[in-house]
Amino acid sequence: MAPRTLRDPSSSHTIGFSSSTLFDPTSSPQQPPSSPPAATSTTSATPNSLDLHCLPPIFVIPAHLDSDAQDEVEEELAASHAPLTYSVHEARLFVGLVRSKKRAALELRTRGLWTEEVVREDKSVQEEVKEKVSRGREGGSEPPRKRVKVDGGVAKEDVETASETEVETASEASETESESAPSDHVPAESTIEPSKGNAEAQYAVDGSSVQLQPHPKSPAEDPPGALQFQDHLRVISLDWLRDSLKAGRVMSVGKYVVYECRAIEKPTAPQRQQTLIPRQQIQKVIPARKAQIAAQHPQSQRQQQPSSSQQILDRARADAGEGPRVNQRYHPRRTGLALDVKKPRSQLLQQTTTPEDASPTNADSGPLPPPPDWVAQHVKYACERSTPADTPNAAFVEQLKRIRLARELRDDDIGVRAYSTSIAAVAAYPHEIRAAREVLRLPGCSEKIATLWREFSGSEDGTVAEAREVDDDETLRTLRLFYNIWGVGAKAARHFSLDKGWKDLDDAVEFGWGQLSRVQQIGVKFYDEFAERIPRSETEHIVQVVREHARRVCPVDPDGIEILIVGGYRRGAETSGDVDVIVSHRKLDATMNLVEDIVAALEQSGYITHTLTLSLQGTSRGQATLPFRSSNGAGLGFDTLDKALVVWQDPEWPGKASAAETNAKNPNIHRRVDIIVSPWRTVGCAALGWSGGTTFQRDVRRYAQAVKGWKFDSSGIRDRRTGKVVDLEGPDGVGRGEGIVDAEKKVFEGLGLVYREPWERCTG
DNA sequence: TCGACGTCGCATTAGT
DNA sequence: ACTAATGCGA
DNA sequence: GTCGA
Repeated sequence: MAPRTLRDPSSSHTIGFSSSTLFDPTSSPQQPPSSPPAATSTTSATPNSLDLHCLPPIFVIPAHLDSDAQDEVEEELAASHAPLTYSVHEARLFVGLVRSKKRAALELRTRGLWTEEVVREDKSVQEEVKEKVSRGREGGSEPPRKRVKVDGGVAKEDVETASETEVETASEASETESESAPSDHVPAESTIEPSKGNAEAQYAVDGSSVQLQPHPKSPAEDPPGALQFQDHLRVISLDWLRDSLKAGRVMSVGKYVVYECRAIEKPTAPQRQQTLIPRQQIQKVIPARKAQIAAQHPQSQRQQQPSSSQQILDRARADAGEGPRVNQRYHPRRTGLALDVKKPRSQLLQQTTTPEDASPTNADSGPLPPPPDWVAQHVKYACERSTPADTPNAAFVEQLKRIRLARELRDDDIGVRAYSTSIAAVAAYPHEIRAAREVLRLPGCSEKIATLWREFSGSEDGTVAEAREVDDDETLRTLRLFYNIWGVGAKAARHFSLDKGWKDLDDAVEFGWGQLSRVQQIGVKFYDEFAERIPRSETEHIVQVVREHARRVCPVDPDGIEILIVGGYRRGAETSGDVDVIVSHRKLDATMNLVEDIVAALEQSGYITHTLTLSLQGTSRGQATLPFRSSNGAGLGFDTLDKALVVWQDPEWPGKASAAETNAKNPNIHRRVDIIVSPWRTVGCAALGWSGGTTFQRDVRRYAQAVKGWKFDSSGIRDRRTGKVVDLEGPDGVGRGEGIVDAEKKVFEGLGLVYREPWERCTG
């Protein structure tokens, strides 16, 4: 922003707060330019007519002030002998270009000073009593607290003390901070806990002006109001200084107060209120909340054990009949039985768990179900076994997933991997787990997981404490809110929440919009819509549109366009988070530049509203560079896939025609759509790479590396040592009469893997 | 006991 | 201005 | 957090 210096003709002082013009006119009495001249010297170093030495410690909030402007403000204050401080904790008064309470609180928070608002108003006795009562409600989610009036003599504790003693109520308060509408709070209980010493300055406005009068600040002489005033922190508009300078006298702070508050302790500590995930806050800027909360707690509708014992038996039988043999071919049987191998660990666990083992839930007295072959043989790659979506241990898996989410939010990617492995193993286990010993046999599951299982199986509600944290812990809830924005990962979520102190999307929109990357802005904009699940029918429709457009931009051989829907849809999910579709064509030329063309066409016809990213590394490298790509080892190599990650909205809706006049908006929900273009040569790899759950996909790579020494990625396979391309699909891909799925099967085969149907790849 | 744990391209930021 | 490092989604 | 060198 261009600093504009505003010179006040009536004063020789330069008031260079560059953004004075931004001042909210309503918050500052407009002073006519003809106000009394203060006529003093021209340099700001020279003392002006103000005497501010009796002010409480004052802090200049630099927000929206360029350094020059900030200097000037500080100069003025210094020249007036104001007790300038640079410590937020020391300061009692804050001046700055701040116009809203929320912003003020954020500015302080950003500097490490957490506050809760103190509302002072002239309220009827009745109201006050009402509030006294409601104030005592259980500690958790109180609105900004109103102070009960206390004998002024007691009220001499400083802010630090006060805040320390009130930690418990502090943390939640900020959540409702800006909504200073406590009126509809129904008093639940009436434990009135007299607040220590921070008496409400009933006549605060008066108090503040008194305080500013030049009588020396001797505590003994301070009127009660002034003393109470010290408890409070106030953020006042810079207008106050400007007007004071203009007027040549110290204006009363009263009408310039933007935000009045008390310091509280930083509410990072885990909250102990776990049963209620209460409030939906009113959404102002973004109509997000309801959908968001619904989307975040879909599981809170209890999930019942999805497996009858009959099912288990069926499954056990099926598994015994099918899976194992084939695997054995590639994994020559090992000599030891699982039990032998794991024995030491089992014992260790049993030793610690003996008491529980007696309990009915995990009585392990009976023989355990025979372990599936992959368990017995310690087959550890998810791509080597069948993982259907419905597992008899869904409830436990769900707990593990929550813990994994907590690890993600804490930016512990190692933990994330570890839990992903465990989850994949448990999810693949075809029996309902009955004993901790069973858990220990699973690859990737050891003592920690077994311990969790014991907690899980012994609990009333089938949950574990660590998993509940994701919902209960305030910090994690906020992190998750940001993490769910497309384009925001663990790092950014933590930055927003922890460093910037944002608490919700409104904060991001109001205060951080400019700091968001382009895609993050899009992610915020469509926060709710992206959280909505996409039914299969809609996926099919979207893909149909993609197909038509692909045909349209491929005039030479439109019938050659081949399409496979991948992602969750292919795994059989009823709904998906996004649409993933692979587009290919047997003719190499046809896939060249195809993404760009498809995207352009879809933009043209109004389906694509935004393009998040466009990867053109592969085919569209341009005809010119094509020959050079062959330099890397084998043949005409396209290393990577072209892909487009876009935002999709169907431009057609029922009332559209008549809507033209009414200015109605397109009501169709925005969707995330990934369009992947693969050359035919590697379309099998693409299908394999885009169809599995994350863990399945990762394990394909690990497997290829460990077992074959290959490097797998969705655009092909090459030998790690030689760097040469491994052609599992044939030099030109599968031939006539064979399709994408056939190509995929060849890749499985070439890797030495049994083909897994897409719905067997639900590794979570 | 200690290192590995999938891999890539794009976008943005940090560093020179 | 350039390259290197980081964050991100898949 | 688990596995394996």
